[in-house]
Parts: sequence; C-alpha cells; structure tokens
Amino acid sequence: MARPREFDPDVAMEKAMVLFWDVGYEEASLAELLSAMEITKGSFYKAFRDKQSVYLLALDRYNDRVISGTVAFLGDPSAGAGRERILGLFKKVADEVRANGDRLGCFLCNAMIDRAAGGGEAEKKLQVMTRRLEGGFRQALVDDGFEEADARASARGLLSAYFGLRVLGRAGLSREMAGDCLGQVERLLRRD
Amino acid sequence: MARPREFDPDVAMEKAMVLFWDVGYEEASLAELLSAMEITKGSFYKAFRDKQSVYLLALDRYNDRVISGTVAFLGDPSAGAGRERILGLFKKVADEVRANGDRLGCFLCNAMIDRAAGGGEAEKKLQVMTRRLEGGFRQALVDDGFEEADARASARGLLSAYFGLRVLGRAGLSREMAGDCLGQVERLLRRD
DNA sequence: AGAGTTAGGAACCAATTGGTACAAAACACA
DNA sequence: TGTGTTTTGTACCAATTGGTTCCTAACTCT
Repeated sequence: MARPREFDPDVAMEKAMVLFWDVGYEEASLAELLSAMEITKGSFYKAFRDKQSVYLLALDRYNDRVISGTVAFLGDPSAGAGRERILGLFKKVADEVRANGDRLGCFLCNAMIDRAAGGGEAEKKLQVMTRRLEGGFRQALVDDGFEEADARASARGLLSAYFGLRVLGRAGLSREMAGDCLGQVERLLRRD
Repeated sequence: MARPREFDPDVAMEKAMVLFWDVGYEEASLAELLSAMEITKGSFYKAFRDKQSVYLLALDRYNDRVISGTVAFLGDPSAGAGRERILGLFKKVADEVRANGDRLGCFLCNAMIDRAAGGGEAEKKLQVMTRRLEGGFRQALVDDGFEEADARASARGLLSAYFGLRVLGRAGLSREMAGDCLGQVERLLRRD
C-alpha cells in the first residue's frame, strides 16, 4: 500500500532503552537519541510520539525483558531451591559488575533516582517493576518453606540489598565490594 | 575596601546543594539555580566559577555536613554500642523516609547514579564519601568486638542496604517497606 | 568628599534544546 | 505505468541552555 519503513522499530527501541539506561532521561538529548536509534527526526516523530513516549516505552521494554527475566529466574524450580536462585541472581549481578564494572547498573534503579522523566506515569511503572521484583524474591522464599510474613520482610531486605549493590556498581566501587556484599546476602537468607 | 556582597555565600551554597540533591545536575537549570540561591547571574559567576564548580562545592558540602555527621554518629560511643548506633542510623533514615517519604534521598546515592555531572572529579569525591561511610560502619562493628575481616564485609553489606533503602525512599516506596528493611538490617548485625 | 574597588544587574551571545512542516522518495496495487 | 499512501530527510522554529560583557550602584578608606 505504501512505502515500507526502513528501520526495525524493535531494534531502534532497544538502542533507545540502552541509551536512557546509560545516561538517564534529560542527559539523553534528542540528537544522541536519534543517532543511537539510527533514524532521523522525521521517522522518529512519526513512529513514536515524542521523547517522553520513547522513554516510557523504554521502561516498558525493560519491564518486559529484564525484569520479567529476573522474576522468571527467581521462580524457576529448575534453577535450584529458592534461596539458591536468589543467591544465583546476586551472583550474576556481582559477576557482571565485577567483570569490568558494568557502569550501566539497573535501569529501574537508575530511573527511580532520575525522577526527571515521565512524571507520574513513569513513577507508576517503576513502582510496578519494583513490586514485581519484590514478588519474585518473596516467591522464591516461599518455595523454600518460609512463612509468608517472613518471606515478605526478607524480600524487602533483599530488594534494598539488590538496589544498593547496583548503586555501588554504577559508582565503580563494586569490583572490590561485590564479593563482600554477596556474602552478606547469604546472611539475609538464613532461616531465623 | 569595596562594596560588600549582599548575599551570604554559605546560605546560597546550602540552597544550591539542596537543589542539586533534589533534581540532579542536568535537571537543575541555571535559572532555577539562581532563583534557588536568590542571587543573579553577575554575583553567581563572580563568586563561583560556573555551574559545575557549584556542583562540586555542593558535593563537598554534603561531605562536610551530612556524611561527616553520619560518620560521627556511627563512631560516637555515647550513642550506644556499635550495633545500636548502626541500627539507630537506619532507624533515623527509615523514620525520616516513612514520615512523608523524604523524596530527597541521599545526595551521595543520587549523585552516584546521576553520572552526568562533574566528570572524573565528582566521581572521586563520591568514592571518597562512600569510603567514609563504609569506614563508619566498620568502625562501629569493630567497637562491638567484630573481627576486622568480618567488620569489613559486614560494613559493605550495610552500605548496600543503606543505599538500597535510599533508592526505595526516592521512589516513594519506603513508607511501607522501611520497617521490613530495618528488620533485615538487624540480621546483618548478628554475630555469626 | 573623593578615589579606588568590588558587587549587582541587565543586555547580549552562540549553541543547543525538543518539536513541526513539508517536499521528495519509495514502495504496493491497479 | 500511473496513482495513492507512507516514510524519510531537510529546513525551519521558538524557547532555553550556560556563559560573557559591561555599566552602574554601593561600599571602605584616606
């Protein structure tokens, strides 16, 4: 019926997500965004409404991809017992961070601090993602026979340990600290 | 010898610090900065070199005021045993956060994620502050008779729990989560 | 009072911000 | 081959960015 678009919206969005993830909303200028997505203004504003919409889509994408993957891993019985899964997640983060210091951190965590972006809509998305992560931790603990109340409390402790580790990673301090943090997570996983 | 300045650089810097703390470097436009500091451009560029310098000074100020205060508290024997002091610190943060959701969080933590600002110079300052906080935790544990190695590892776990709680606070989730997080910190303080 | 010195404020600056308008280009279908 | 439809890229936009200049105001000291 008409001219087909020359770019793949999915890969463009992926690039956009990574950029926002890396530098935040405000710091990602439209020019940088366009060059990262490898499209020009015309296509950008036709395909996506505006910068803010792309940011919101990037958050959704992070939720769909990364958060979902993490939650799935936490709930996957084939990955070991509940606490093993949790420890495995932290290990993965610690490794990824220790390897060269990922410097990207967690988009969710970064965006929570960014604040600049997306007004109330973004905040709601961030809270949903956080809740999902919390739920993942809790489920893994429940799978290990934790009482519901204990699981809930521990999940929140783990959540904050997770974000904390991610913050340290961003600051380039995780390489030496990741190991110790990991050891401390084990203590959070002990049965009373 | 000459015309005296009409503003107090100290209170102006305080306002500047709070603004950067609240919205980050990039998001704080020069106009906002000036109106917050209640001075005009002329005075601004005369008294402080430029925006970046003020940001760096704001970090220094945070270090001098808040971080120093926190480290002092952690090392103050009159505030109870080491672990009590640590718990007291988290309690203070949790309360401050629970009261209405401070929404400011921790400038250090925010700046670590901000990244936009101050290039390598800022990063160095952030690492120094983090180290000081880590040292505070460690000292408190050593005061309680922890082995040096255990104290160091635990301090890093506490550090990440601290940052994590601060992230949750920024996202407006701490009101309900702070209590549980606090309970989990207690577990990090247990003697092996 | 006058000289010297510094602060304050407005006018101005180029560069960049996010966003729009529109014409040319590229396709599908008849 | 033409017609209709959509994408693409360029030119353009007002508003804002951080920053400089420079004149005037305000003060201290002699």
